Amino acid sequence: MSKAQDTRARIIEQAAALFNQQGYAGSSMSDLMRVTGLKKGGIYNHFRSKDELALAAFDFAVDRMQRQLMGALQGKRHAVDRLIALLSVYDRMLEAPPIDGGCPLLNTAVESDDAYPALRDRVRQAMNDWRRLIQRIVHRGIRRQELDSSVDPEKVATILISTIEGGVMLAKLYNDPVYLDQALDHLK
Amino acid sequence: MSKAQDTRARIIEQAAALFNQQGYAGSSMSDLMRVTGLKKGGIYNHFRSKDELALAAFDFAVDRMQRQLMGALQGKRHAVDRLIALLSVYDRMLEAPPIDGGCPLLNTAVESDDAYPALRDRVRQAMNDWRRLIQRIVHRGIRRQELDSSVDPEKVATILISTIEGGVMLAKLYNDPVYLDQALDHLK
DNA sequence: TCTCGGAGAGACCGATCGGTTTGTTCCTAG
DNA sequence: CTAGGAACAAACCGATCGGTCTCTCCGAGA
Repeated sequence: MSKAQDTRARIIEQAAALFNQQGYAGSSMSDLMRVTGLKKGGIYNHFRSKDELALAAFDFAVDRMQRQLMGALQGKRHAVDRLIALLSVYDRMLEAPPIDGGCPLLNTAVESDDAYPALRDRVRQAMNDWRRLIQRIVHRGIRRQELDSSVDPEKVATILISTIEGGVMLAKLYNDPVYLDQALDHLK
Repeated sequence: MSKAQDTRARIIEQAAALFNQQGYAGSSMSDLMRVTGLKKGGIYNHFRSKDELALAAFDFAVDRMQRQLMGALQGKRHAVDRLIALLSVYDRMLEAPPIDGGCPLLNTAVESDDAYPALRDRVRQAMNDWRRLIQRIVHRGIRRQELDSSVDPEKVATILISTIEGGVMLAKLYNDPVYLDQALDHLK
């Protein structure tokens, strides 16, 4: 990787953590200069605007989350095991987070839904991916008779995601993982 | 009510809606001037700072939510009916919201948890109130043998709130109430 | 009817916002 | 070893940020 690509990647990674904690509107270019150790010229050499950097940073955060989810599925074949494996990713998220500041989908969804259409559309896409992953697992579980055929894959996706993200919100609010654990236990 | 108190109340109500949609960092004093129709002097005559206004606006939003919840409990005596009545408040929230922009607890929790300690503490207090309300209903339901004694009031509070708030997030993200409906149906 | 205090307007403040431009330094391909 | 372009620093830009201050004007109480 060339020096430029390396610097660009570094900026994105550090920006992703900053945006995920302070939000997009809550993070200034001065903040970004501080966390990256670069001056303004150094950052704007790689990105045309703060918006463009924000989108790149969000994509990075989502990609890292997806890798974690995919990694957790390795070696798990039974549908129930696979769903539980997804929960375990969030179980570990507070102590060893892939990105500081909680789940980027939750944070960005809440900040963008009324005010930042471009960002909101990216969140929708990422959320669709996550829903489809769950739906495929359920669907295949039904076909293999590991799950009852009355189970609705779409509803399972909604309920799993709702409860997980709500639990993350509570755990972050109280700075106590017990709330997320209670939510995850219930899902199991 | 005096003119001053009336104006102050108007500012708070309009600021609450703005903050709930754009977030605290995402709302400027110019935005507040626009939605209130007042100039800067008119607003700062009633509040010492943007922070103070934000706290007052959050308190207002929480108070309005609590009134809705209390109102829904009127006439409902069975524990299960009372819990379902709470869900119905959120069922109606997207079409006829008490405050535009979704649930203020969710929005403010997500924005404040890493960056605004004063605001975060208020959210914790409000969330405690809500948890205690649910816990009291469950506790009383167990005592009256309307609920199984194995039910854990704290867990019920966590699971209800997590799923509701997660459902609100999805519904707002997709601008489609079906996701919240699926979550609420599951809780019933 | 007069007055006087508070409500609000509007000009103003320094700081910081996102973004641009102009240098300078560093790395690398020839 | 050198030439040239990429990478970054630093000064600068107008706009806007949150906040202050002064002045005007309106309405309620004497």
